[in-house]
Amino acid sequence: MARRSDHTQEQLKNLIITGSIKLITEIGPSAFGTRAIAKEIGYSFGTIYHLYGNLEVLRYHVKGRILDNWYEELASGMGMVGQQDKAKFLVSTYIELSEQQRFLWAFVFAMPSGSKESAPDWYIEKVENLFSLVIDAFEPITQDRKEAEIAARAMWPSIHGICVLAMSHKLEMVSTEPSKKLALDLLDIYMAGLKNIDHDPEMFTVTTAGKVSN
Amino acid sequence: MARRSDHTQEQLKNLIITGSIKLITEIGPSAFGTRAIAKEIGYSFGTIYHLYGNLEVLRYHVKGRILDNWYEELASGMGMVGQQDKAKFLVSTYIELSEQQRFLWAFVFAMPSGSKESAPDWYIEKVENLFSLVIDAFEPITQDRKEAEIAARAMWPSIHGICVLAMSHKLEMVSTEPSKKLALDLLDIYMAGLKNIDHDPEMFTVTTAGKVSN
DNA sequence: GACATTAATTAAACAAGGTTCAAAAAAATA
DNA sequence: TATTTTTTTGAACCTTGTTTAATTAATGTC
Repeated sequence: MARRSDHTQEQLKNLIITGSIKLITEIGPSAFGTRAIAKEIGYSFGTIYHLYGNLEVLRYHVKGRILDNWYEELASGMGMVGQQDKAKFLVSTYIELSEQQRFLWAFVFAMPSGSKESAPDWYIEKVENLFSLVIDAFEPITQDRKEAEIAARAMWPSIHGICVLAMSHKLEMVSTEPSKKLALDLLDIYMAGLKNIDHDPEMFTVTTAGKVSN
Repeated sequence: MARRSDHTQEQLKNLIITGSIKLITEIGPSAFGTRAIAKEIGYSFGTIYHLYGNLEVLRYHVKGRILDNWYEELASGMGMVGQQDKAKFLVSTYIELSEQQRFLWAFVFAMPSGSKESAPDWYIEKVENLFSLVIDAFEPITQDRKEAEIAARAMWPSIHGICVLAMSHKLEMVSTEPSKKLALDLLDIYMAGLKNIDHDPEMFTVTTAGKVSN
């Protein structure tokens, strides 16, 4: 049955994306395949190719939608906590996201399999938007946008790394400590260090005697 | 031709592993496939199944060999720097590894595709060995094994996260600062924070005024 | 050495999944 | 209504992991 007027092109695209997210959530990233998605939404896989060209393009659109959802979740949550608690909130929520939406998280951050070209600009923009949330969270603490950027640039990969290793069960080996505590402790210690080094990380060195100096 | 006396079973297993590493290094993780490996070593893919059962088993053996190589590289290097410089050395070298052996690094740390069972014990042990190198590196600084473990448990995921995001080009978006500097700065600030909080991270809180207190 | 037994090696065949493409069907247009 | 355009479909192809039965080499036995 061709061109059912059931859906406009936009509705159909949306259907494909939400169907993909449903499958990934319920079964895992491996469920993201042309035939499975087509079956899920009641169209043939040819329709997916007609609208998206290939799986890789669709993958970015699905990842983009997931990032959008996370952005809303994080941004709205951040609006509900005090200025000084935003960073802690963000770290907590990021960890929770990676645990509660395990499959989606794995899907979004799976390493590009082949040595493909880089992500499309509109997708990179979505990542940047999420990142600016992190900067926003640090700004009330550092009282300075540039400082907040430095903190964000250090803390985001760090928290992300905790999620990555937690997900592949590489953290449990060494401790039974939950990743959230690990992440919050790291945040505390990092912020304490930032204050100590006092706005000039450039001049900071550790001497061979192991003492802090500058 | 069956049972060539060209290679003993051990030699053949080694050949398969080194062949795999060669392919991954030169072409990328996607080159890790039964037919490609078989062609590389001059046997048929059936031989791989005979010796390893399936690709997943071989994958762990290849990853294990790569970890072994890294362990030697890191351990021997650590023996050549002063006690207080071991952590910095480790961080630097880890970053360099992830850049210079890009494909191997991606191969080892690729997220498990399906919701497969966890890694075999002998593989987990290899990861633990690498991790204890990290603890060793922090021990001269913290002067205490437990403290060193805490630092290692925080810094390893952090550095790892920097590599992960650097690899998927998500760091460049925000800064052109090389990951190595980012990582070393993080290490410095974290160590400064650790000293400041002074052996009791549990009691540490950030007040709503953003000042450090306990 | 001839024969039987065991082990290694191979590739045909199958399964699954991405992709191409030409035909079919519906909608839009004339 | 007839023609053109746009959707939709699924057969067919390709690649890749896996199973398996046949083939061949080594080993053991007499």
